[in-house]
Amino acid sequence: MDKRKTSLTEVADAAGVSKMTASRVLRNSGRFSEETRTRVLKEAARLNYVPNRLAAAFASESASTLVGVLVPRLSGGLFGQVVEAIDATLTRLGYQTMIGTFENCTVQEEAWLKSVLAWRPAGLILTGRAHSEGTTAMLKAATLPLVEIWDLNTRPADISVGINHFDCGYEMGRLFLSRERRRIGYAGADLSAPGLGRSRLDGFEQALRDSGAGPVETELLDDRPSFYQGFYATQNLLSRHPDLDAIYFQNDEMAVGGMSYCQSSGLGVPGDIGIAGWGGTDVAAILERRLTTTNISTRALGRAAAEALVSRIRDDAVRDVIEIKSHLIPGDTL
Amino acid sequence: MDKRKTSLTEVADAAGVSKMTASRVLRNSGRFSEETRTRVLKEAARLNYVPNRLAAAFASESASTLVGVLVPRLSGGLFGQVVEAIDATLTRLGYQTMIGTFENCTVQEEAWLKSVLAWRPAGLILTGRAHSEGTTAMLKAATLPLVEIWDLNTRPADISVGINHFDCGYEMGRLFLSRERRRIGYAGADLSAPGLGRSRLDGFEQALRDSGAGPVETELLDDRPSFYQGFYATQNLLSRHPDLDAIYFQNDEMAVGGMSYCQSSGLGVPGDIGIAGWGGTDVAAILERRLTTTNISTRALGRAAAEALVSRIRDDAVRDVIEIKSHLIPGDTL
DNA sequence: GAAAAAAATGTTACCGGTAACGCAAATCTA
DNA sequence: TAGATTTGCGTTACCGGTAACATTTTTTTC
Repeated sequence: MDKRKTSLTEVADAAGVSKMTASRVLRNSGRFSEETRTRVLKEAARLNYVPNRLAAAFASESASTLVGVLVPRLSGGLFGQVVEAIDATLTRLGYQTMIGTFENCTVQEEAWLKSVLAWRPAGLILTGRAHSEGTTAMLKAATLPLVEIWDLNTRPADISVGINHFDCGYEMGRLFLSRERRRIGYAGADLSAPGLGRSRLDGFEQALRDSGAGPVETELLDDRPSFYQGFYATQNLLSRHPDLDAIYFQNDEMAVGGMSYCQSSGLGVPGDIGIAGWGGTDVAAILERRLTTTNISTRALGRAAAEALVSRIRDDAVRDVIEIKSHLIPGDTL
Repeated sequence: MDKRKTSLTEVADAAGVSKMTASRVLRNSGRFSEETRTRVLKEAARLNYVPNRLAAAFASESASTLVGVLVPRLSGGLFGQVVEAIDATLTRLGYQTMIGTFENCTVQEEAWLKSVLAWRPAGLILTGRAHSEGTTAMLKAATLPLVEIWDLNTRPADISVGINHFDCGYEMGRLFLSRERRRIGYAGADLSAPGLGRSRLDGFEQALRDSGAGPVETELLDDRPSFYQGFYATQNLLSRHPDLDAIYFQNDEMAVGGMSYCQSSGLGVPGDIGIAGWGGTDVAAILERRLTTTNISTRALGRAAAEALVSRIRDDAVRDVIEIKSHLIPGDTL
């Protein structure tokens, strides 16, 4: 059996036109009559024609429908949701995604970028705004539509779709103060990549400073911000500073881990110690009390990023700084 | 500025050989002298040459380094981990992944397959073994290396890498019996795709039947198997059958949700009611007691699937049925 | 040391689309 | 109704690699 697919030429022949005309019809790029259109489409359908994207993208850079998407990870955390939303939106708009993870490691980021650029994508969605020198150089040389997500950047390389982490932190800082918390800790992980989480802590500290509150005791573990890291970070923090009356966690998973540690060591929440997370995940639903946190609309973020990218690819007008609003959930653990 | 990348011809010219020779060197396909090799590689490095995979894959089907990967979802559950492992392994072996999600919907599966085949991938990794007619037809027509993951299939279309869900269920059923549980419920969700979770229930029921135990009361919700679904499924089950003394959940997230419901309605676990999950995720760590569940090595599964696929692509010998062992965790909730 | 075999390299054609341009027919304009 | 413009379609060349085959150079063999 012949495993070759039907080609454009065959469709064109069947419809009695040149393959260029067939191409125009199938891409709907004008310059053909209504009659020709129906005939070509009918033949394409009849022959079960599937365009060879490889050939199309190869023939003309501008015909690529490939988009590279890079996030720190897919499992755990919020990125899985973000990627799902990006993918769904891009699929709807006729694009194909090439998804990769880099674990906040610039070396992996660079390697991924290199191999993705070899496929001549139409655009890129990267996480974070800090890149290695090599990455920056490649991006510059490629001059591709580029959306940087997660961390809002008011002076983006191209387009930034993200959350104002500084504000999240600041707002949470004010909530800590209004709840009379004064001896405060912060527990994070995975901060190797500057900008991811870091500015949240900055905002948090700023809020405290603005009210003359003391310094924040921080505990940063070098691992992904998971339940376990939250547990251990809390243990470390409390053994160093047993008098802490509240801890701000990098995310909800860590906060739940911290909660778990407090429970196991007989500390009441929020009586003895206040706890707050960030992100707003399902996990928190497990707790008896509603977790104090900041809700992020990951779906909206992913969708906005994808739509912005496509607009840029198509040369439509787009705002280059798109902020995704977050919502403080006061909850019952602070 | 010229945004074109350096091409193979330029590298060849610089090295003073024909582009065919340069191509051979860069693909390491033999038939060149050591001296030529070093010269070509040096020039390629100097000119910062990045091969155009598009052109390569286009010129020869067999040169494609693209692999399509389809899973139900990326957020929540275990698939994020599986995909991470697949992606890491394929990247290491020199392949590029095109990842998609289909939410256990055959229509989406078919649409995804169609658009991925347009990129002429070297192979595919799909989840589950039940496909729509259209999907089966396309797969047959394409005659691609194919790995079906998750659900072990002893008579696979090509290669199956998965878990024996029936055995998982059977083993758990025996544990239920050994703990003197007799009035048993099952809570699942998202079972629209036959084979995903279904055979676990079959195995579970079989174990009970083999010992003459009564029927299993099942509650199947039509949504993704999440914490909330576990909570509500438990509520429904217990309102219909208040005398249940144990519930088996489709996964750990649901089990934790069920746990949460029991807590909130004053039922002691495992005193009043026993609870068991499946999958072995971090979430369960939150509980004070260790959750009774079955641990799955998602990383091993992803890695094995990727390696099997590459072996098949390269025409190396591979077993076509690869079982990933699971481990029953007796825990303290049953 | 000549013929045969093997190794290294080159030549040509082609993959399946798209851009750029050319040209005839249909339509519009004055 | 002649000339200008628009519309519809075709022709040609090309994207950057790779397969298949041809050719040259080197090595081996007897």
